[in-house]
Amino acid sequence: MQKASLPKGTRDFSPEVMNRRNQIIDVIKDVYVLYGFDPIETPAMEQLSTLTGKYGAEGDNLLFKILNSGDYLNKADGQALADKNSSQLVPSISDKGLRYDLTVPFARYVVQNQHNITFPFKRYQIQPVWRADRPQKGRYREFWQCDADVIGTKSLVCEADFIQIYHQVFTNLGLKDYQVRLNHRKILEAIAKTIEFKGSFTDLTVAIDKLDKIGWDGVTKELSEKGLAPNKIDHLKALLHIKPFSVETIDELQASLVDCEEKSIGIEELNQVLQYGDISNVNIVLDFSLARGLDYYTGCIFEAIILDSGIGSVSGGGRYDDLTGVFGLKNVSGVGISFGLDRIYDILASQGFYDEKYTHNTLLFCHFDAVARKYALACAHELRAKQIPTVVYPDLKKINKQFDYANKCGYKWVAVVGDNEIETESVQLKNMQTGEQQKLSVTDLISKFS
RNA sequence: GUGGUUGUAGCUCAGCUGGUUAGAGCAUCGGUUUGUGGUAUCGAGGGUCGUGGGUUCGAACCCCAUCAUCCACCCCA
Repeated sequence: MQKASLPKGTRDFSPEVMNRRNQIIDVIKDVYVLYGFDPIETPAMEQLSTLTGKYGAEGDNLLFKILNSGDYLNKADGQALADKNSSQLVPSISDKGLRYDLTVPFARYVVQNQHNITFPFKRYQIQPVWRADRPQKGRYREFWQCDADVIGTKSLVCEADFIQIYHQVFTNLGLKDYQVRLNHRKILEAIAKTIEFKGSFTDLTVAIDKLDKIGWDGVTKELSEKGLAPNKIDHLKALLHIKPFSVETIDELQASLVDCEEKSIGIEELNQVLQYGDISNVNIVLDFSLARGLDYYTGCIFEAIILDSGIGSVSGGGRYDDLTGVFGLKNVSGVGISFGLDRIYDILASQGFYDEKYTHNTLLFCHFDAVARKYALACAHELRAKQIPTVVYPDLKKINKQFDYANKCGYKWVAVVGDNEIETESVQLKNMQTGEQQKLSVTDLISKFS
């Protein structure tokens, strides 16, 4: 006999878990729809060439590659095979891969369907993605992303909308202690100019992005090694404090950065985002150490976390000016965000949202004998005709076994039927949580559940 | 890819410095005389102790290897 097991970093989801995951998806989907996004889906697998080179050097290693069908070894690169050179061998034995995120497949979709798309195009997409990472807390090899993107407009109204979407989604989920972090790629560039950083821009952003993990000592050490003078590091330190996103903060920024084109654009754009909506209720901060997604992001960048959750970010996003360019469609700007469904679930679970057993309103008929079971089947037929979810316990078992079943499966309502009920064409409706019970005619039962 | 952790029943684990037929709770199934459950009680089934070697009279326990797991780094949702 073989041992039942699952690949590393993947999970099964029970009915109870699925119901809750679907609730989260519904919350996010409803907000997306409220802001005018339409759904699309794309295949789990893409051409490997669509995916490679889009996520940085590390990203390529984390792609799941799909082995070609048939006698793939016969067509393999003989030299690479002889040299045991894996990376060189891959292109000759694999031309498909599992998608790594939903943004790149979306860019591919836009380019391929450009003649059927009216811009600006607003789509949402809720599907699994796969990464060949080492699993750990809050990190899986198969996980779901909930994306919304607007493509084909540079308007900062979109950024303002996403900020509102963040607030609405987290509020609807009951996660009050969220924090949206905002930064602008151009501001980061202006910071680099202000402190006259001579090394590569990536080195700088990678270093400051680790601030909340390795602290100032670590960042100072890393930047010193890159040749940044101590007084410049102090200057940087003065610039990086997290501040509320407000007119005052932007004025402060105006004063502390050297004049340059990046600064003007960055500040102008942040100002506009600020104008397009009331953010007074939104927990949003400007965080200049936020540097994620540098590969294709060019404007505003977002990240959302749940404070004290022990899990990193639950959402990331930003504006990209030329993601479709690699597929041949130039000058199309887009902006989007992505929620991590699995991390949101983990946080809700750890905050006690799921401590109570999941219950549902499907009605379970429990019966005392075969005659009563037949009566229950007739009742169930009537209820289902009125779109009321109904189940008749299938076996002839003692009533306490049937109640056990009801409790374990999360049935909140049970209809008990026996000789008495058959005579009066009624049921005993029982609330399994309170134990309360009342005799109802089938007609009254239907109106109660309609 | 790097470092650490843990592998004993379906799940969570106990098993004293190596010593007879390896235990508990939960879960599953059945009973506590059959029209009312969830917390009670009795009982049953279920394990070649991750796998392969080695040391020993004797290994769940010690040694080596291997696989898996979880956690951290890198990076990310």
